[in-house]
Amino acid sequence: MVDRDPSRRPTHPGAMLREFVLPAAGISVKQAAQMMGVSRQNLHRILAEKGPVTSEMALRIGKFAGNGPELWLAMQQAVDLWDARQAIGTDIEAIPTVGAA
Amino acid sequence: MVDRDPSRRPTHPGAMLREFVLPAAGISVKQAAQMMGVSRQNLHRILAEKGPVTSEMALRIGKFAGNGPELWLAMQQAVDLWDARQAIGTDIEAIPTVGAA
DNA sequence: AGTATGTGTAAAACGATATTTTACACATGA
DNA sequence: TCATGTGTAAAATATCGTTTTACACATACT
Repeated sequence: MVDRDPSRRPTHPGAMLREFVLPAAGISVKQAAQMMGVSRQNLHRILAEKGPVTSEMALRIGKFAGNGPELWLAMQQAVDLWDARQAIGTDIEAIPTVGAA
Repeated sequence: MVDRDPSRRPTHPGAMLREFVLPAAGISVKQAAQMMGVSRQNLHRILAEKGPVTSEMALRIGKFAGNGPELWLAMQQAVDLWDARQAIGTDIEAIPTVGAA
């Protein structure tokens, strides 16, 4: 298996929710937000890939979707890591490695 | 393999850094913080298991320790999820599952 | 046409969080 | 005694996640 293309931002968990979960369930954004106990706008931000899936949100979505929170959190983590890499830029190179490797 | 005991908070990544990485490298907290490009107090909070390993911190620690950021982030994620579960409490039960399962 | 309903968006307000800086007390070893 | 590292705390700052309120737009229904 090849590595992910590091120049491309990983798929946001909101895409999966928007493309698969909601359509399969045939549930509107408004309904889904109410079921999950969050505001419609907050859910919308996630679906638009503009807001993060926090740990608490992962629990809510995981319960709602019927798969656990892990997948949602892992997808968000990949995005966060990619973003952090952009933010930290070349500063990372200045950090020495102390370990054996 | 048995599941983790859900009543016990998962091991904080700071414990691993404190117990293994720093001792093995023979490096002081002050030195390590400077090498990683963060304040001594910030690193201290992590070692004391009082502060989180953010995505950016995971990149720094991962470079410093010589293993990538993934392990550090995964450990923190487990803690975050556990904390979120405590915070959300029984509210999670009110969320219906729409999926097949 | 008019009415209801869902959607996309934006701004305000709020509380919480992550981090740095500054500061001080304590311990250890030269 | 002096220097150095450590534990800790408070202040200051910037950023973030969320809800509420608001408005424009679209679609469907009657």
